[in-house]
Amino acid sequence: MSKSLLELTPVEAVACCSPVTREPLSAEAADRIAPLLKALADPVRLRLLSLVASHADGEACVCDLNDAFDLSQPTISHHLKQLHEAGLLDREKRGVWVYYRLNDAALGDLVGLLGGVAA
Amino acid sequence: MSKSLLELTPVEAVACCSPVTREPLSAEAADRIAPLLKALADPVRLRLLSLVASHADGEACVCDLNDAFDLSQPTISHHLKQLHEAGLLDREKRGVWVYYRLNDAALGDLVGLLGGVAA
DNA sequence: CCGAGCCATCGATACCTGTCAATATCGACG
DNA sequence: CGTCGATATTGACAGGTATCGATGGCTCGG
Repeated sequence: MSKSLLELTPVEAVACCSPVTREPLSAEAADRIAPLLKALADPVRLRLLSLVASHADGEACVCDLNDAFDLSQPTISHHLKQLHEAGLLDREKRGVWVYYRLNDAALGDLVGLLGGVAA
Repeated sequence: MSKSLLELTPVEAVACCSPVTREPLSAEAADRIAPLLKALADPVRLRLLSLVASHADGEACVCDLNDAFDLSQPTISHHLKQLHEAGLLDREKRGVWVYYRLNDAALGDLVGLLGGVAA
């Protein structure tokens, strides 16, 4: 841990800590991790992430995602942005279309941080 | 899955689904799981959970938790209530004091649901 | 270079949430 | 009983967020 916690992106911060059940989380670490969980803590975003992750080739076009919900296109775009900014989804533009892909490491690290129990 | 998803508590709902990365989450499942994540998605609640889980004997008195934060007692009580109602913390009153304890199964199931990646 | 389609951003609005001070509740102990 | 200490509940307020319609920037095909 060479960099201060305060310099890390949310995703980076998750990879550097013991499971929350092992030792008390510092205030700084909690401030870094909470936004990641907040990004996940919405039914629409949970389904978006799940759709992207389980989609063929591991990526999904926004056009596909829009159709899966009874929500406006800006709303879906807004949720995707949150997941992207949290580091959970990677974004790639190819031609006219934009594809989102799950960041395996980010979700994996988050699970590791919470998962001291399952072990 | 004999009961409808709509009849389950948040904690119960988590134990019944494939990892979110394996197949698309239904809207009903997402509606059930999101509140659990929402309960975790706050820096104060993350630290509270961590403090309780890592405390000696696996339980912590509210009086100890209050001292760990620069927040009013009602605020801490409010956060503990959210964690308790989500099913993540169990509550037991002994004499004048109230003790909170981590619900291992709840957190474990949640991790399992998100953890299709780490495998 | 112009129109069409995909996606993001903006501005507005209604709702949710974190926080506190004040107050209630509930046991224990004189 | 009456008080005191530990928690919970209530009411109020500021800030955050989910949603939409309107609009703007891009890229491709003609």
